[in-house]
Amino acid sequence: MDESLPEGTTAAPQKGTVTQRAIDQIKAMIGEGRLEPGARLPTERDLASQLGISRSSMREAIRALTVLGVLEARHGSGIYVTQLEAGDLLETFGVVADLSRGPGLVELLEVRRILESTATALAAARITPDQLAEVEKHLTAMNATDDPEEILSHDLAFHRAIGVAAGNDTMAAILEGLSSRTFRARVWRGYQEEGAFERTRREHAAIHRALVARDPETARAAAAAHVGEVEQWLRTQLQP
Amino acid sequence: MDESLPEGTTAAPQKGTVTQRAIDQIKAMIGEGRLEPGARLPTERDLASQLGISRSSMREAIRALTVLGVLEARHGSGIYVTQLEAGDLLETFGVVADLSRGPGLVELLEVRRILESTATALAAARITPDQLAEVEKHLTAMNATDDPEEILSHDLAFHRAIGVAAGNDTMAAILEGLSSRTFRARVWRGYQEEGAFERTRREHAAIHRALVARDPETARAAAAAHVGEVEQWLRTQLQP
DNA sequence: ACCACTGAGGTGGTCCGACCACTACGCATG
DNA sequence: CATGCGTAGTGGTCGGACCACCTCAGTGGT
Repeated sequence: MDESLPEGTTAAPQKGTVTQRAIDQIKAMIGEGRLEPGARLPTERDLASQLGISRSSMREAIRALTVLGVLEARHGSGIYVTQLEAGDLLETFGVVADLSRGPGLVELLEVRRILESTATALAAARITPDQLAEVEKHLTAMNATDDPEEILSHDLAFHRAIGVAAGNDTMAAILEGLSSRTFRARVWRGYQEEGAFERTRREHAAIHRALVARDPETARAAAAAHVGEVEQWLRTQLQP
Repeated sequence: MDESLPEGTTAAPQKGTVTQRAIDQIKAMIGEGRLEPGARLPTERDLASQLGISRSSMREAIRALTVLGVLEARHGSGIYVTQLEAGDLLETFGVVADLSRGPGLVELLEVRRILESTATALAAARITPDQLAEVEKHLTAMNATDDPEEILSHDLAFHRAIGVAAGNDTMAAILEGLSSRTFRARVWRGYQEEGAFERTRREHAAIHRALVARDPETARAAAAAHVGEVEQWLRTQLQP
């Protein structure tokens, strides 16, 4: 595409659509620090006139930045810049997991295996007593019920707690997206029908033991095996 | 054929905004397979009347799904579903890298270190002669010039070629986002001013040697060290 | 002096209708 | 048969109108 990025910060020649230009300009304002996280933007009407476009086009631009987690519109109040933290910006990652299929699912699970194993290893080294208690809470709750829906909830919370304990919010947010509810539900529907409940419980117990022992390498192996089990099963499902 | 959503997890008769509902409905259509990748959607006007909303609101919904890489609007032709591949859906990942700052940058680089090292290890085991030639091409081109802009280009292409050789398109797409042009340019501006050119060249050479030797473990270590160097430098920059 | 209520103004949310810019495809033309 | 052109249909843009909601100053009571 076009290359030159001179000093002209707001230099926006006749690019693509008017709306796309507005998106880039607002994004640039934030990138250059002219709009701090949490700041309130001018009204839609003012923004539109400032950039010389109609309110309709400006609204499309705002909507685009809203779904990306960059802006937040509060009805009756105004438009605000989000905190631009990992959780805000990576929320869209869930869409990828929800709409991927076929080979893409396996690749996604492979990425999760890599990140989850590392995150679990980090957690083993850094986890605090409070965080460990949180992990244990979901572990026992998971083992105390037979309702698949509830198991899934605590399963997600179990791994989420570990992700938080790893101390890298960005990684935790990515893992959160890779483990979105619909994604897991879709994959597990068939997997757990093959009596994988018990195996899952054993694997979770192994991860927990490694965390208690503060043994990063064992934790890494246990987490990799845990995700790898599902990954391998899914791989066979795509080989009819 | 629409209206009431039968039993469901989020049984909410009247959700949020009309536009958000339209976004969810279109997303659901794709998720349920009612819209195949590459398929053409009805016109904006038809879609709007089908869902009982105005064309303006429908356009906002379409715009939202467009920036997410789910839909693609072609002026004068129609609206189409993308191929829903990794590259389409993960394009938004670059926005995260562009707008993150402070501690988030280090976390992002940590994620990249984990994924890049694994990808490089996989590449060492799987890379083909053609792919290896591609890697070498950018390596030599990178060493043959002093233009920072050109070096950056070949640097990106160098790692991109390795990511492709790893055989996981999803991981390659994520790494592509984590290494977006503006992201790298921002971080390297200061880094390379401290005479890190030579060190970067040595690290790239080490990665290349490991690929030629088809030694995954050495490749993993070399890649981790390479990214880790930048990561550590950036970490010190945030401790004033 | 304090607090609860109320009203008006401002904001985002939705809708409508018109026109423009571009593409696609069939028809007339050579 | 190949070429060119015109038309119908599509997304893109615009302006205005009205609605739903939040905010806060002003009011009235205690």
